[in-house]
Amino acid sequence: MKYSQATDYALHAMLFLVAEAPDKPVSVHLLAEKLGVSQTYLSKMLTKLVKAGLIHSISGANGGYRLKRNQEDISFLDIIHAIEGTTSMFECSFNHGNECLIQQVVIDAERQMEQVLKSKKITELAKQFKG
Amino acid sequence: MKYSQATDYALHAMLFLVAEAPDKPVSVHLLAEKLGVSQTYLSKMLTKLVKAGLIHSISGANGGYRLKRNQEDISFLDIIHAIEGTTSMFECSFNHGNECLIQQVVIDAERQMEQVLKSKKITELAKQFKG
DNA sequence: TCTATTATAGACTAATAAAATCCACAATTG
DNA sequence: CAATTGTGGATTTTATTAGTCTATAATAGA
Repeated sequence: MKYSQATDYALHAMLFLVAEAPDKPVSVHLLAEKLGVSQTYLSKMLTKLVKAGLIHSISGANGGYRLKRNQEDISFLDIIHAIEGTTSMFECSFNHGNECLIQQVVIDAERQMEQVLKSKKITELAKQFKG
Repeated sequence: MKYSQATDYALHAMLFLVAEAPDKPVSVHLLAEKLGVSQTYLSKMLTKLVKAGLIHSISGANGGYRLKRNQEDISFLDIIHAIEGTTSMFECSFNHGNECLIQQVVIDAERQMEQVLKSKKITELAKQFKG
């Protein structure tokens, strides 16, 4: 059970945007260069972040990606959900329906994790990051 | 990000052992039948549980799997770790070492989840299960 | 209007991991 | 010795992740 590398890329890309370029647009080209990853692959993640409403995209020359207005509200969970989807990490495969006691325990644990990820905003990190 | 089906099988197998056969050995054959899954595949999970010291195996006729003495102590986390391994679900792939702030946040969240999984014992569930 | 720059979308390929099977072997009971 | 049971390794199948490639659309600036 592991978060995908795509999530890792997305979190780092968001931290870069928040810390280094909170208002001006940054191209995938530059972002990929800064992170040292493939730009074609990174662009997939950025498109997902756009669809999730976390960033804004501007086509054409001098375009790129820019944070949304509400950047103070963007949590780790928002970013992770944008990339990994929102389905639970545990789904009982037996046919005792939604009543599975095991599933209830694991999902309860998952909620605790999500609570932490939801309360932690990416901007907090940017402040630490810059000192 | 999803727990494997193997974990689902292992949790259900353990619940069965705790609830229905806390002292006598149960064969994979029977266990697989009760759960409605392939016995060859299920046996892989059971072997992992043995290696993790959660259950005990007895070869030969009338053999099978039996719980260890300390069954009151067996937590969800023990079972999950036995199957999924103990490596963290997030590993930063960039070369800023162990100092990655993003990784610290995600691992902190993971710890919260593990706390719940560790505090929840499989025997508790068995009691609920039986009413 | 033309060209360069940028994002988006979809098809496609490659690599890795999960799920499952098969078989040979070892241990134990009776 | 024969039947039953667990263990280990090799192998296959299927699904997911990671990544590439190409065509298309939007926009800025000459």
